[in-house]
Amino acid sequence: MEKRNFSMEEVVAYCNQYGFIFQGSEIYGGLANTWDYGPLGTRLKNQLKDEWRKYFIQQRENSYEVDADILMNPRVWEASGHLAGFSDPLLDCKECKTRHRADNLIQDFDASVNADAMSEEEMMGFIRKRQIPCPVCGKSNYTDIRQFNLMFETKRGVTDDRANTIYLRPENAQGEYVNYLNVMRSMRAKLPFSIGQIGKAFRNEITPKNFTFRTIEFEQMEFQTFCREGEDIELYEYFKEYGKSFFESLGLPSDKLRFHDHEKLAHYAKAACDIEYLFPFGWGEINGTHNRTNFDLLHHQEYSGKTMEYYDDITKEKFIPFIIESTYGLDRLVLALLFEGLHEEKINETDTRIVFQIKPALAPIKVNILPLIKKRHSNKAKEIQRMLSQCFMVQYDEAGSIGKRYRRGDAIGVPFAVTVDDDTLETATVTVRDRDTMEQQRIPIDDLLNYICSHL
RNA sequence: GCGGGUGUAGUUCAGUGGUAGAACACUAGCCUUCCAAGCUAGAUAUGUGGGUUCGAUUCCCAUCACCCGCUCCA
Repeated sequence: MEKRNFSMEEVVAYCNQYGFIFQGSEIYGGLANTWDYGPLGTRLKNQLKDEWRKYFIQQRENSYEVDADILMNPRVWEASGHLAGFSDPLLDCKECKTRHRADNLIQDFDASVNADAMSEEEMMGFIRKRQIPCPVCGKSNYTDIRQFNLMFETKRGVTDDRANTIYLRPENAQGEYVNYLNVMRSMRAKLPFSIGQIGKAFRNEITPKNFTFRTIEFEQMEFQTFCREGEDIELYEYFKEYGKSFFESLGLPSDKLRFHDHEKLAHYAKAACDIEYLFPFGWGEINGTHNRTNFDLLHHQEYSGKTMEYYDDITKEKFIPFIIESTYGLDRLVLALLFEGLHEEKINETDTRIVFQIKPALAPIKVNILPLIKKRHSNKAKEIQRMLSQCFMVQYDEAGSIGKRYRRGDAIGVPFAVTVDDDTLETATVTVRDRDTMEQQRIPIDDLLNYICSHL
C-alpha cells in the first residue's frame, strides 16, 4: 500500500481539524509558541503519561512519583545555578552575529575596570565610548545589552517589591531534589532509588520554532535516580538504553532514533546525552539523560543549611548521593508520534484515506461503534456503547455511510470499529474491523470486552 | 536574532476598490448499502489596528501569528 507522510504544515492543519492541538489564545491572534491541546490531543497526552508511569514507576522497583509545585522558594534557583547562570548581561555583535557577555568584554579590554560594579547603562556607555572591538571580527557595532534570563518571573503579593519576585520553574528536577529526603524517609527507600515527576516547566525562549517542538510552556516526564558515587557511570549508560527501549515500545522505529552525546555541558552536568528522533525538520531531542553528580544536592545543602546526606546503615557512612537524570519531553513525544503515525494511504486509483497509526494503548479513542442502519440498529449500538464505555473511551457514530464512518475513525487513530447489523439482533454477534489491516471478523458481544482488552 | 514566504469557512483554494465563490468536511432530514461517491435543506470566512478613499477583504503602514532557511539554545 502506498503511504505518504505528512509535512509540518499538514500536521498542524490536521491537529486543528481533528481536535488534537489548537493555537493558544487563537481568537486574540494567538500568543507565540503556545498551543492548547484539544479533546483528542489531551487523551493522547494522558495515555502517554500512563504508559510512561507503567514503564518507569509501576514496573520498576524503588521508583516513586511526586507532584511538586511549579512555584518554589527563589533560593532553590540560586542554589541550582539557574538564577545566576541565566541572567548575564549579553549583547550581540551586529557585524558577525556572535554573542558576548558585556562584563567580560570590558574586563578583557581593560583589566583595571571593575565591570561587576557597573550598571547596564554604564557598561554600554563604556563599550561604546572606548569602541571595544568584537573579539571575533574586530569591529565595534553591538546591540544593546539584554538580560537573557530564561526564567519567567512573577510577583507574589500585591506590592512590586523585588524581594517578592518568584519564578516559574525552568526545570522540574529541583522538585524531586528538595524532596528527596522526604521521599526516602516516608517510603523507607534505600539507594539506589528513583523519583519521577510529570509536570510543566517554563522557559522564556527567544526563538519560536516548529509547532509544539519548542514552546515557552512545556510538560516533562522525568526520572531522577539517586545512587552512590561510582554507580553513576553504569546507571547513566543504563538509562540511555532504557529510554531508547521506551521509545521503541511506543512505536518509534529504531532507525529514526539516535544518541547524541553533548560536548558542551550545562553547568550542573558531568555527562549528557540526548536521544533524538528524526523529525521532518531534522533530528530533534526527545530525551535527555544527564549525570548531575552531587552538584544539586551539595548546593541545596550549602544554601539551605540543611543536611542532604544519606546515611548508609550497613557501612555506617554518610554521603551526598549522585543523581542520574533522564527527562522526556511530553509535547515533543506527542509530536513525534503524530509524525510517525500519520499517513495518507492510497487504497486504489481514486481512493485515499488518512490513517493515524498509533499503538492501541495510546489511541485517544479505542472503539468506534457504528449501527449499520441508523433506524434499525441504533438502539443495540448504544447499548454496546454503554457497556464498552465502562472500560475505555469509545465513540458512537451514526452519521453518513458506513464506509465514511470507518474512515473518520481511521483518521483519528481508532483501532477498532464495531458494527451492529441485523445479525447482531438475532445472533448477538458484531463485526469488529481492524484499523491497520481493514480486515473484519465476527465476534460475540459477550466476548467483545475481552477481545478489545487483550489487544490494547 | 537575521532573511524569505503566507494570512479569505473546519480544510484546500478562487476572487474583487462597490452584494465574497467553490470543492471537500460539518449539521438536519430522506435513502439503506460493511469501506468516503445518492437526494434535499442548512450553518460557517477576509488575523488585528491604523491610514488613503464616498466606499478597503483588495492599495499603504504597523502589528500579531504561522511556515521555510540560517543562526542560537538544549
